[in-house]
Amino acid sequence: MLSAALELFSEKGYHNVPMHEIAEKAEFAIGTLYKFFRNKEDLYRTLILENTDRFHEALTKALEETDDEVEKLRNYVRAKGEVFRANASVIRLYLAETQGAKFNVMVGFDADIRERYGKFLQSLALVFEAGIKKKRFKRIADPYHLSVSLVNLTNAFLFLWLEEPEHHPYPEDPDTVLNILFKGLLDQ
Amino acid sequence: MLSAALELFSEKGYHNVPMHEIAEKAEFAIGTLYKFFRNKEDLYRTLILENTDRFHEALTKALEETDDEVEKLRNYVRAKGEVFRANASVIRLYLAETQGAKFNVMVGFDADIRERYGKFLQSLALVFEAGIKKKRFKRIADPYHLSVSLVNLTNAFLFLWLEEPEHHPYPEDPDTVLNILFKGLLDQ
Amino acid sequence: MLSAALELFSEKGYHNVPMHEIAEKAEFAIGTLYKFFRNKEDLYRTLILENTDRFHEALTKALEETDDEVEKLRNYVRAKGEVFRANASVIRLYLAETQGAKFNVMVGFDADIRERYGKFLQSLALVFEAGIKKKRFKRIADPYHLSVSLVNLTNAFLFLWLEEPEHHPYPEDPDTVLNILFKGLLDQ
Amino acid sequence: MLSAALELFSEKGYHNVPMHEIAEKAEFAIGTLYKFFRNKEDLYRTLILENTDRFHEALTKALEETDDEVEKLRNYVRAKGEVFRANASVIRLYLAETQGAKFNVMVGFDADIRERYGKFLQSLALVFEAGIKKKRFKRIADPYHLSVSLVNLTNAFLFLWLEEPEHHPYPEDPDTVLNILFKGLLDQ
DNA sequence: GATGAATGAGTTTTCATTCAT
DNA sequence: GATGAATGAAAACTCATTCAT
Repeated sequence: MLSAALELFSEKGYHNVPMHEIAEKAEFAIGTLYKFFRNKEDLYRTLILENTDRFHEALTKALEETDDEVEKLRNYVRAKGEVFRANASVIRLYLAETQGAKFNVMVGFDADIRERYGKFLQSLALVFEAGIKKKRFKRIADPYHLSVSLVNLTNAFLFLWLEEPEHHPYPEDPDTVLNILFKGLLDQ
Repeated sequence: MLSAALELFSEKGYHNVPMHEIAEKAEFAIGTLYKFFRNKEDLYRTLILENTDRFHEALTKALEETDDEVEKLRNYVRAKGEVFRANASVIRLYLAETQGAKFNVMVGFDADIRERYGKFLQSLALVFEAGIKKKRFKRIADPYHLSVSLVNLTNAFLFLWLEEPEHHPYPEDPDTVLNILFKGLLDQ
Repeated sequence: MLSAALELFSEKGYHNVPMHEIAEKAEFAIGTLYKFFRNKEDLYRTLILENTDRFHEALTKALEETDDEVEKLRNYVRAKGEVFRANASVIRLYLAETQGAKFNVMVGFDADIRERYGKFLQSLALVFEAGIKKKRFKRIADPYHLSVSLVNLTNAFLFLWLEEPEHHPYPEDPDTVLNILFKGLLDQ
Repeated sequence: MLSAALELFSEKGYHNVPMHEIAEKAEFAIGTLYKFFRNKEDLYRTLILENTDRFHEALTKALEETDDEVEKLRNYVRAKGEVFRANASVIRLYLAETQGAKFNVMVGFDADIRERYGKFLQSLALVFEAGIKKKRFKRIADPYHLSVSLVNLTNAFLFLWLEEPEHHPYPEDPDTVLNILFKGLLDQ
């Protein structure tokens, strides 16, 4: 049921999918849909939260698999690719919700999602902070900014992949992404 | 009239703003709205394209004001801050359209916008390429990826600012953003 | 539901009957109307086609009940009276559609109806042709013209009846109509 | 101005022609239209009445040009062809108004037109009555019915012509039409 | 007198939600 | 518990008509 909704929302967007269509695709009666979810918004929220949680769990785990900060970041980039490659149609919804589509679907409805997102940003910031303390990283920017930057950097690669999957595959080697942070651009 | 629509769309999202509300806010009758725009979509598209063009023009100009690639990037980051600070409510729409809200508003309607966006990405990629050739930059990644990365990095800072303006001001000094690219994170 | 629409359309004309009025009269919610018919035009078309088919079937049957051409015509005139007397309010719509209201309701929408009408005209023309061959009729005019003439003649009587039912009843005796064709006006 | 309206109404039908379109075609401002006609209905009514009067005048004159009843009818059929051939686009409106499109445009608005039409039917009935008295005609039917019949017969030929001008030209020789009345169909 | 921008009531249509079966 | 027919509020859009210039 949720997966029918997911596919449709991802394809057409929340406002362009009537409940009746979800019911049909899920092979349920529309009344049954309303037995499970209070309303359309509730269905959407459940959909997003469930997936968001799954993602953040996987990503958080990726950060915890090793003690080495550099490896943590590599694991994150790798895991993000895996998670989303396996859930292609969720990405749109996820990105829409986390990337300022704030206004797109429901006003102020995303508080929960953004909170979870915020928490993840914090965990990632801690990795940068720890890395800086351990002198593995240089303090080239505020750890929170670094966290936001890495998340957005990977999102950018996901976008490229979403739009032109063959032209812009999500990199197998996490360093393709990470080098943008790791290596200095300037050639002094 | 466009500015009334802009404010409402930016605040609530396209699908949550009825035409009559725009009319009311603009202090026009609803019929008058339809004298100026064929339909709701036309109003939205006009709104977006007009601003998008203005932005890209300003940003492109920023890239052309100097021959030094590093300065070009600084100018870009600075200009982006200025342009958007002055047009706070357009940003949401702009970001929504360029950042994969692809599915949110109108399916396939954003072809024009994405084309313009794509062109800008190309110009910026050329700056990186030129910088690499001149040995000002190291080839830490594909120039197009660098371009996408910088655009997303600045977007990330814009997001932070949008959500918590006092907590996360868009940096005055462009290097706050650029150092993430310029300086290598790794402390080898 | 169709009968509510029929009555209203017949009374006020297609363009002067809002959907909500049909819904009201049919004691349904307006949404229910749209469950049954895709849109207003579809409702109208269904209404017309259903009745048109019923009529033409009855009239065609009238032509087939006997082998005698004169009796065929009598049967036709009689049947037309019966059919329409029983469906008073449909006549207006039927006549409007077949009698050059071509432009009144929907441009080019009546193709189906006119085709059916055309077919009936052909069958009737065949009766005249057969009658002429068998020497029951004189060839006073082209059979197709005779067919069109008889149809219009009976329509004329229906009009008279529609407008002033007591003053101009549709004739019980079909020869009242047919004599206009049958007997020569000229007294030579 | 009237002729612009005429053309548009005839082509698309009353309800499908916005005032604004008439104004445009007539190269007047819409306000000017309303200086001349109280409202859309008034414009239409004026259009119809003016033409109806012109027609009836011409047709009545045709009946008066000779004392011979047979010739009167021939003149009528001939004149009707001439009048309408010269005013092709009026026919639709005229026929729609006289032929029970009663309900198509305005409810009960056609009183004037139908009165004029009724008057003409009476004059024509008088011709038949006189012919019968003078033994030029046989009393094959009530004179009023004969009048209605002839009018409808000619209308039928006009319809044919309207729909397929080359296939069904309006007959040059009035007897092509009149023989349907004049000669008896039955071959006894 | 002419204009045409502005109006807003009135239409068609959609779709989230309910509730009797 | 499941169903899906029925609902009607709300949206987009049109167009006859007015009136300030």
